[in-house]
Amino acid sequence: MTKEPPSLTPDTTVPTLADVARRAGVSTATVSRCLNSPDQVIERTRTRVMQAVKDLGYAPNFSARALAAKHTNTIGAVIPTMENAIFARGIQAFQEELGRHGYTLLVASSSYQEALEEEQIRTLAARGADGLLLIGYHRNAKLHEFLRQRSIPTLIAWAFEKESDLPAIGFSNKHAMADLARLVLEKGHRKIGMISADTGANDRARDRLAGVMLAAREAGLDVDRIPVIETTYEIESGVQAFRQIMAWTPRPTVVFCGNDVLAIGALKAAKEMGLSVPEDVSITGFDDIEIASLAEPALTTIHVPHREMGRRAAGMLIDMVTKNASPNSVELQTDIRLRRTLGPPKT
Amino acid sequence: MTKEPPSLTPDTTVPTLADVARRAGVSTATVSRCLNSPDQVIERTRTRVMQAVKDLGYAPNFSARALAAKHTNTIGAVIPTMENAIFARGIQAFQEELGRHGYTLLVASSSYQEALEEEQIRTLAARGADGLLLIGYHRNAKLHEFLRQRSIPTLIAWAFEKESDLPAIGFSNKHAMADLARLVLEKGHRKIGMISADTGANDRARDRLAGVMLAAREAGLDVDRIPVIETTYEIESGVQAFRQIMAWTPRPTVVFCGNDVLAIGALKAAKEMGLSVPEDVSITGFDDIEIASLAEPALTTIHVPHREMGRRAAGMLIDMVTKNASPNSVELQTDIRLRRTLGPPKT
DNA sequence: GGAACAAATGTAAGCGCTTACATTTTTTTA
DNA sequence: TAAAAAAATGTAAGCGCTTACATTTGTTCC
Repeated sequence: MTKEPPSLTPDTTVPTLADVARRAGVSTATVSRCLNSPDQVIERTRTRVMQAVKDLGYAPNFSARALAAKHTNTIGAVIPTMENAIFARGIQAFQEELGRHGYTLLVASSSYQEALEEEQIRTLAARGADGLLLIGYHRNAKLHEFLRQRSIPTLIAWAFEKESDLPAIGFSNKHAMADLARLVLEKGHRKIGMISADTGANDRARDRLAGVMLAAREAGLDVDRIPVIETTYEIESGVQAFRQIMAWTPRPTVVFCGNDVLAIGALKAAKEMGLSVPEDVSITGFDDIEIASLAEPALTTIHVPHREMGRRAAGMLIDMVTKNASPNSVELQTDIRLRRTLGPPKT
Repeated sequence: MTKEPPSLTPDTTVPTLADVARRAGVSTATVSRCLNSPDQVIERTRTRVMQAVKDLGYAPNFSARALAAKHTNTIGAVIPTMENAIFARGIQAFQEELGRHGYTLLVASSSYQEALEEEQIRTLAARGADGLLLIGYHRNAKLHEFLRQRSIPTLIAWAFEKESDLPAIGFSNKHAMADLARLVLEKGHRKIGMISADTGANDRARDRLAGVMLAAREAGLDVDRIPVIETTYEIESGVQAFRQIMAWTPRPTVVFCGNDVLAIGALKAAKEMGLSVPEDVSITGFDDIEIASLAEPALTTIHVPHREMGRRAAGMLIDMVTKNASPNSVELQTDIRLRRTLGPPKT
């Protein structure tokens, strides 16, 4: 017990609706109306109330409002990570569009862990999110049951599966990757490898891998002999994985990467190993994040309209929440960005 | 009016505390205790209650809890943008540490707009944030008054000013930049330029600029003739600004950039202009984001321990919230990362 | 001018939880 | 074994808002 730290105790108390009502000489109902549907109250009293609000520095208590009104004007989103530019960008657009419609966004990130994601979803639900944005399909079935019971509209983004009837906005990771792989194989590559994220709990990663395998099978390759390394979405992981995969026999002439972050790592490793890209080995990514075109050599990758996806997701979700209707899923188009890291194999 | 969309109406109703209590044959108080301080209730009834919770799929209503308990175990943070890796990274660490202590993070981003930031702060306060993390010092004074009235402990991050008595964790943007500038000037540069973010509402940007000017003055340069271009923190802005600044007479032999994003843009522009770096012009950044070392040539910049800052910020804020005490501000050390974009001026 | 209606405001009942205080049950102590 | 103390549980009063319904005030129209 030495010297006390300075106390942070308040000078004043926090004003409530009732305080405002008292000061303005009206009932709490009127104050509430002034705040929520101003046109229901006559101008004269409205200005008086607003003045009281201002004088007191009143700000409505969100929890109390949520409890009474049973909605929050809040949308929740659970993303795998904030550290990948694609989510950061998509979510930013999502938030901007939500804001335009008077909704607030609550973001949580799950670090690609299924259990954590589930917990975050429950937290967001408990916090009264009116709707939810989730990434991909892979998820415990009873979670969707939980959300249905609470009638929380949920939209899936960054993925699209024709067969599913869950509302979604995204693209087919499999088709996109297969298209790219076909193009690569047409260039004559026969020894291929893939660096993927963990496919266990990540359907996007799984689909991208499946896309490569699909194209490989079409091209008559023995898919069982294709080296696949699963790792985390970090540059350094890409470095390690690339080293490993290049030690394979036969050595790949092209390495597909599950996303651009991994591809950047692979590129870095190639340089360190003294390999020239694409002469010695071609490298491809996925996402088309900003560094992709800045890399040296620039990265061949698949462009995904992240911003558009975020923006439109917001619109869809607001519709679901307000109209209580299930929208048509939308499939977005991706396209291949052919850049310098892809070339024909050495002969 | 064509076909109705499928309705999303719930099959069931959402269980409440009272439902659980009824099913377990106890009072609501006991259920509440089971959830919040389990050791206050005897094992036998606790298991019974927990079973009821499980059977019903009960999840506590956050708003109701917040309203009754007057705290939320929630920390709010307002950052300028999610799209800059430094905040994404720092905030991720912040969140992880908060999570470890049972706190939830609410993030909002202000797009570097003062008015928006203020609004976000009020929103977070209304949502019952127990504490707040804010970036930098620049802020309407009455906002701090507002937070004090509501006794919401607030920590400032990414900046540190000795003179201020607001709790903060960060570093001196001015000193860090001045150190770098001194080093640059020692190499013989006399024609310098700076690409900065808008200094109007951004004290970090202002301090970084001040750092360059300080060192320049020490070196006897005429600071009024140093070209400074203010722009937004985007790669493309860096490109434009670099072109502009290189048209200055006399043409700079070194361009200081307010952060790495701008520097990457400058580097790109230099390449496009056929200038070689650092032979024709040196370029420096600030932050040491991941691409800085990946760029070609690698970027000389100032390394900031973003992760550490985020982690420690969480600890400090939790202390402030729980112990209701004002902590000592902490100044973190930055250090210069000398890489290839910096060289002596051409003679 | 007053009936008929519309607009503005007030009254008060919750929303689902926590917690101070009261009561009951169990354990300890002499 | 009974009184005292401690532990477990129950009772009920809010927390700060919204909103259905009731009441008052204002407007319209013949």
